[in-house]
Amino acid sequence: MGRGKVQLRRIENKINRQVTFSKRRGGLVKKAHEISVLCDAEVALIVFSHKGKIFEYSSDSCMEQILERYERYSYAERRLLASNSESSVQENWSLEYAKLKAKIDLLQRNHKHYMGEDLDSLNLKDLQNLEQQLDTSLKLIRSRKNQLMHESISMLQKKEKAIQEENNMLSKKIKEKDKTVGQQAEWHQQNQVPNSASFLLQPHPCLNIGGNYQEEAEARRNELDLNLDSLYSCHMGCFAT
Amino acid sequence: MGRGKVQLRRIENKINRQVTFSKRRGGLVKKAHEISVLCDAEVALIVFSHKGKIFEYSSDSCMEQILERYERYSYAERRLLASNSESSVQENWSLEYAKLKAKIDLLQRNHKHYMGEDLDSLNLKDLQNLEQQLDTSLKLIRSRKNQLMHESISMLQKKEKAIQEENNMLSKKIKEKDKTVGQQAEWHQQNQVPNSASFLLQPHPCLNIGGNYQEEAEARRNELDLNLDSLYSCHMGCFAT
DNA sequence: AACTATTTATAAGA
DNA sequence: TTCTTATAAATAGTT
Repeated sequence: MGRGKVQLRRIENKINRQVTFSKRRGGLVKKAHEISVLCDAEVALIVFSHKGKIFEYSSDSCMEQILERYERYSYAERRLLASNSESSVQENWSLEYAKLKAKIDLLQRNHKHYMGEDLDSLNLKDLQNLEQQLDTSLKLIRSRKNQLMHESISMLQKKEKAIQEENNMLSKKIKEKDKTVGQQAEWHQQNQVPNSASFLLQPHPCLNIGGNYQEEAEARRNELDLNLDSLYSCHMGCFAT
Repeated sequence: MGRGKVQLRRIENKINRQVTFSKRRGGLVKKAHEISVLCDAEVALIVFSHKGKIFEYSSDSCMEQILERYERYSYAERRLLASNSESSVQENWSLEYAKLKAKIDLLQRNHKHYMGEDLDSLNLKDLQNLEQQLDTSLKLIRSRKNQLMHESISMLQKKEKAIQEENNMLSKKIKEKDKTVGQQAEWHQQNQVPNSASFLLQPHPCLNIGGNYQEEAEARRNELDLNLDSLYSCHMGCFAT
């Protein structure tokens, strides 16, 4: 449903993915709510975005109640565990706990190596592998960074061009206004109409409009310069690192 | 969508309700699946029909994993519940457990970035920081690798020198032995002692010993060359990466 | 965030 | 239940 048919596969464009996620999440929650009302059903919906943000919907009763009900129905194993003697439950927990601790230890040790710390515990072979991995990562990261920056640059260039065109257009307009005013003044002189002081001292409304256009264009140019400045400082940072 | 517009209220006709439930359930699951694929999201959907029948959908990972993750996010609320309930021991365990799980999540997400994966979720600033960190790490790692290699090299050079000295010493010894044997032969000739065949055909025990020394030195030299070879190939690898 | 051309879902009927 | 079809609803691409 939409302008184009959609293939059922991950949307690679980040922006599109984010927009589609937002839209479809709304639709999904709406439909979940509808079925719960129309058909008197109990619905629990949990969605984690790619970035790990959580969204949830649950009909009438609270989420926890529904999940409890779910586990009563489908998690026989956990029920077995829970109904076992308390000591064994705790043993299991402490076993799991120890496992997780070990996993964290490993991850942290690993992470230290990726930070260039604690290298004494590595032999030449390990160091070589690490070096190669980091080198690869760095290349990927720099490529992604370049991509982002190029996108930024072309966006700004496009903007610059558009504003330049607007500028030209406005300049033209102003010139035309000038000409018109000149012709009017000439006409007044030729026909010897007395020039009222107020007419001369107050700028012509058309000129006023022209002035506003110019101010607006100026403001946009400044905005653009600021954007370019921040982008270039980014660049410098990039080249410095 | 359908022949008529639908009011958002419970369908009183039992048959209609059942049919609508069946149809919409399918649609809901389809949409849940679509958002999970299109937007790379994790989705869990649980539906209880009016009659208590259960239906569920979960994207890629299994339902339990998603529910665990959900509970990790909402453990603050559960802690409140836990302090009310009597079995606080187990709740404390699950709290700790959830904390560790969350920690692992974070570490793993981080690690992916260090591997140059999943970079779409980072902005320019993050990428810049990551790049700098990896660059620093890489320098430290390469410095440590160089240190290790230099140590290796000087150790091998020392070994080489020692063996060379041993070699010289052994050569000297052999020469001395040669001299002694020559003098003995001269003495035998001068004193016309009959040379027994067995004496001439079997090498002198001293010579034998000398030969063993030479073989040993040769073996050590070969070993040293091998070590140097592998070291140099390491070097080449280093320069290549 | 709004718009709209299309696709998709589905209510009603068979 | 399942198929068909007219129509409502959702939404992809665009502005």
